Amino acid sequence: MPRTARHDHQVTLQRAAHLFWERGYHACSLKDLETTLDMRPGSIYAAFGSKENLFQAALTTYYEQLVNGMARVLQAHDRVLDGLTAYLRQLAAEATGEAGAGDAPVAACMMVKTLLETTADTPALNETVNELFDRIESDLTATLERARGLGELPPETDCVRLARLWQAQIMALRTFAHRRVDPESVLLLAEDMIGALQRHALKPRDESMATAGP
Amino acid sequence: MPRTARHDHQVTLQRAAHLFWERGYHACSLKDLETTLDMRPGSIYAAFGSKENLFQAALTTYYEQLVNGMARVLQAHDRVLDGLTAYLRQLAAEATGEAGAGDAPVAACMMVKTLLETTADTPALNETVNELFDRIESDLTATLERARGLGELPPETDCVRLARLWQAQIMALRTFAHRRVDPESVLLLAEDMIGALQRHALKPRDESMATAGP
DNA sequence: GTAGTTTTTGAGTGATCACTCAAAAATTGA
DNA sequence: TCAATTTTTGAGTGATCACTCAAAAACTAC
Repeated sequence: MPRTARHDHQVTLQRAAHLFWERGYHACSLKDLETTLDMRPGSIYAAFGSKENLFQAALTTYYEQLVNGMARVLQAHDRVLDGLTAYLRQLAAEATGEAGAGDAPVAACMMVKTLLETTADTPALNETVNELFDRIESDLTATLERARGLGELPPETDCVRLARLWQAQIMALRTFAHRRVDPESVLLLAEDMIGALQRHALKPRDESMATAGP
Repeated sequence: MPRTARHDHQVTLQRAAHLFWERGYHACSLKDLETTLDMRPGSIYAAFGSKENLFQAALTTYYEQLVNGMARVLQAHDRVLDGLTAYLRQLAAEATGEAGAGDAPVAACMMVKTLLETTADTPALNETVNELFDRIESDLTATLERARGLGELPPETDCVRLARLWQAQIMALRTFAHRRVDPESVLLLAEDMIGALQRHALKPRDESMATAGP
């Protein structure tokens, strides 16, 4: 009966995600999308409704790939902290290399870019990215709590705080790599982060808070 | 002889900087600027040449205020590391509070926002923000080297790497604070960063690099 | 083939974009 | 008061923005 669709929905979303990741929401026009997706405006709007909806779907696709990639690395290591350090090293390597496909690689995280770009003019996008960040934080917290249960972390470890600390390092590493810096410095920064966090995880004595004196 | 200018150049730049800081480059239209600056397009273009030039000047103004603010905190403390921890705590406090002026506060750094927003369509802005980041890195490195000379840091400390590590924490803290999170968690993250970095500065044994095993 | 259903097309919509420029307004030295 | 000089004005520029929709194309069941 019906005409078969010419484009695979998931492939289209991945292409859109990569373009939005590079350009950001505002600097990416529908003309750009038409070219990248090889679709005319009518098709795009029939499939996704609006540029904002398309971006939300693309961001969610990006998020899923991000989470899957992280889970893959974690599962490849016996201890959670080993997995996290390996993931940070992998991000550092990816952020500096992988320019093979012709177009420039994007070191920074699309979620962070979106978080910082969205303002009052795009409340739906802001809401979406905040939800996805919350999910990542919950997942990472649960992972660390599992590690604590297995004795990899001291029983008194605050896993929510540790999850945020790791998340902050990941965000910062990829943002730093977005600068025009030599690849070596990105790798070194990753190592320094790992060094600082490993000691932190082993010695979470942090009741120094609220007693900040000059 | 001439008609006196109605607007002070520096005040105009500060107003523009704050608007660009909130909205970003692409999401800030000239209509918005006309309203905020109380200037008509002709005046704006006579004074700054183009939207891109205005943004560059505004970003530089932001940078100068940032550097001055940081220097003020550092000078208020005897030891450099005390100054840096105080600065991180101050950023955490500012990012959560200070909503007094009616408009929403912007937790994230304008330089980071610009770094992540600029793409191939605005090479001049990308160049400018990269230069400013290089300057900050150099300044912070020099400050740490001075501290090392005074015996505050071990003689073998790599101050370039330590500067990048601190810079990464500052960026990450402010980016994290940009999320819809409760203020308490921002303060806690700052404390955890401080805890991790203090131990790191005291024990910079980092030849573990390149020997990453699972 | 043909009817039925869905997808794709692409010229066209009004709105808004960054930006221009000739004229008006404002200020000062004479 | 009046030139001289500079700033400000604001309607208007073409380009591009996200988006629409009636018609054409493409596919399947029969």
